[in-house]
Amino acid sequence: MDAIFENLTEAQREAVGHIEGPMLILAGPGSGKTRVVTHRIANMIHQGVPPWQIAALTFTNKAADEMRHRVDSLAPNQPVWMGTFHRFCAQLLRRYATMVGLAENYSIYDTQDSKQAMKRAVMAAGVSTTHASPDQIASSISHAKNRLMTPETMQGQILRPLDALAAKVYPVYQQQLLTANAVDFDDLLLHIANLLRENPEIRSELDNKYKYILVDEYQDTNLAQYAIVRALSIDQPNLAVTGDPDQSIYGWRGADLNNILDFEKDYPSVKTARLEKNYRSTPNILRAADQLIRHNRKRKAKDLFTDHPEGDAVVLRMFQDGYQEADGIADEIVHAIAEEGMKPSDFAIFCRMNALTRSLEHALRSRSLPYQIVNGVEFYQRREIKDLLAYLHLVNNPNHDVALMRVINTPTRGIGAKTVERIRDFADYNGIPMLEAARRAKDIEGLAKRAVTMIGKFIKIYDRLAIKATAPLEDLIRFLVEETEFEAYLEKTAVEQQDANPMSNVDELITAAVEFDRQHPEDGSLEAFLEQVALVADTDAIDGETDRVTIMTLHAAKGLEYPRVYIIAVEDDLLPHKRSKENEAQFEEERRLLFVGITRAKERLQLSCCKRRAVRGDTRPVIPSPFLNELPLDEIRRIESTGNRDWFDEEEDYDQSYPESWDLPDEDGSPGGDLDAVSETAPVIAPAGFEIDEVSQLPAEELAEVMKPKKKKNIVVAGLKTGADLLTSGTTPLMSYREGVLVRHSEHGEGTIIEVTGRGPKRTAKVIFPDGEFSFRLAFAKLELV
DNA sequence: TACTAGTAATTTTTT
DNA sequence: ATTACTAGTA
Repeated sequence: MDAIFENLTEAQREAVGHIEGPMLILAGPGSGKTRVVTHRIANMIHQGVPPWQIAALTFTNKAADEMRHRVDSLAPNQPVWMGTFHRFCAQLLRRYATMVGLAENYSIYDTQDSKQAMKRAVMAAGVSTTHASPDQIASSISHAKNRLMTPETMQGQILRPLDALAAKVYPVYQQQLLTANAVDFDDLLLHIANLLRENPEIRSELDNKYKYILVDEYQDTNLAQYAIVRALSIDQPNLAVTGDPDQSIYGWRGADLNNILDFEKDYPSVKTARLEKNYRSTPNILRAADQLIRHNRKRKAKDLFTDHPEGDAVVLRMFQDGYQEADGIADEIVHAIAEEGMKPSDFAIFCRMNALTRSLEHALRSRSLPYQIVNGVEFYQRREIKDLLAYLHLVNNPNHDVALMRVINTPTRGIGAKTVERIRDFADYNGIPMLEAARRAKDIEGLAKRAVTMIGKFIKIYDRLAIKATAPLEDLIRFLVEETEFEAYLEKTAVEQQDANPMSNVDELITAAVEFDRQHPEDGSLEAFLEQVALVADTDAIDGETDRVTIMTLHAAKGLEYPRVYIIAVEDDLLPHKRSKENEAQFEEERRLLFVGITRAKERLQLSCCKRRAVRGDTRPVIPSPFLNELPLDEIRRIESTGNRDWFDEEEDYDQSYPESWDLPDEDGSPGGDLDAVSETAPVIAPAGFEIDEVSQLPAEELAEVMKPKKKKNIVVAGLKTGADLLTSGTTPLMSYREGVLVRHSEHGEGTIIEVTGRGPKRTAKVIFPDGEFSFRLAFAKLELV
């Protein structure tokens, strides 16, 4: 009991002690919010609140797991419901599926699935895609769903042209989902919100079941989530929400900042706790965050303060290009590990887009730094995994048309596009699922005899699988692999992709399934497993245990903290993103995004930008982010890197097609003077206020030696490419490629370099192989030294 | 029908 | 640069 209130500030104690009635916890970054929330739950239980009456809703499984873990240490094994909004709704929907026209074994379409479904719906609705792509229509419908609009209400509105088109597709799409006994992500929320609105008895029953509701990251809730929470807090208005308006970064997904800004209006009796003291960052970092976020107009003023000692100045660094940026950061990390006793997991690198992680990956890998990319090629997105999962989906829900289309000819069994199309039309015409249509192949007009036979073969396989639906997951999957001769199929396709062991992912899926079976011995395993798979996010795979540098998007970074943080590509049109400039709300959200990134840092922070950056193949000049002007530049250490990279060593002149200088922000925010040209021979002159990069450019190989992992164990985490995994395929410094050097290419075999031209990312080698002469961009080509 | 090669489109962020 | 889709060929 004492432990619960120990070491808390007055504001924290107040929040922890609160039990009945609505409460708003405004928690700035690093203010110990999770601590407050978990202690509060523990306190409630101590005070006699039955744990099963408490539900804590989060946005990510990761946040829920963390919460569960910490509550467990205070009050072990309490049946408090903790999980994401989507999971909460998915479980309710299992129970009430029939109320919304679904069966309880309904499937959850992931983004790819719903995209497929959307294309089909667009076609069926007879809407032309010349003015709006299926993607745009999908996002319009998604937005409508987030705002609780049904097909009927959407059609009743005056709309932009795009939305008007979407409104035509919406009912068709929704009907197809219903026929397929499926929902998309938005539907999980929408169905439950509608259910609660239309069925007062159910609403009241659930309201009383979940007497105490807690919502994390309330600033990210959309209207559907708002409605759900609201509906469950009428008879029992014990709703506690935590959040920080300054960290709202999901507006594009329909999050409505007003939900938190107006909370006090919605619940007049609310008790508000403000957690402003920061326990995470140095004053230097906080001042940067504070100065930046002050520029937002739509916000509640808030002070950020801390007891921590000053620490190091925030660094703003300018690189020549993205490759140098990646190398510079990687070198610095290597250096800090070798010299300052840091470890890889102390570092995180954030970026605006996933596409920016590529050069980082390369840089870290070539220094043997272990790393994880939160997002990369997600495990469950891999083709072979999606194939197998599609079979499982179809076993679980024979109406799952998207899954059927995926597997009916995978592995190829002579059922081509035309045949599938005929089945689909037949299904659409009769309003039946495609599997049903396939069973009636004989009735389908225009189907060749051969096709009918092939379909029959597929149906036979399917039926054999379906019998095993209730078998343990492992048996089911193994049977599936066998029955479909999946291994042979994989081997065939793997050859051209030179995938060493194509079955390894399949084995991992089986491992995951076994693990799931073990943890969930009682529930109908297949359905629950598929639900779990559908609702895991990339961020859930973040691995805090193993010692690795973490690379992720700014969005994924929320809620995390690291001693040293790098934010790359703080550049105009990227952060703020080009597409955010249409309106001020979006622009301010970009600012909040940077705010979130900055406030993740505990000790040190570096923001960086480049003079030019490779986008989609070619390199273009870049303007630094206007947000940089909003930082306290007088106390920030500005460094310009000289471009002293290995590939510049050999070439004296720099590619003159790029501007050699640009305007830097001056300390007063006015445009500054030009930078002097950077070249190998001329001394580098730093612009006013910039130091020349003094970080040593130790030879990478030397550092790599220091960095060699002590014990090299190959930890495989689902969905993650780790540095360790990739060590074996280590890369070669570009300068090793010279004229006369022998190389090996996966397709052409061995060859000799006859010419090397260009520099930097454009450095190109001409190689003569037995089968002819080819040119490769060294930064990208897979050329091994012989 | 399966496979290949070539072209078009594409990237912001995620449950 | 990578991916997704299309058209042409075996």
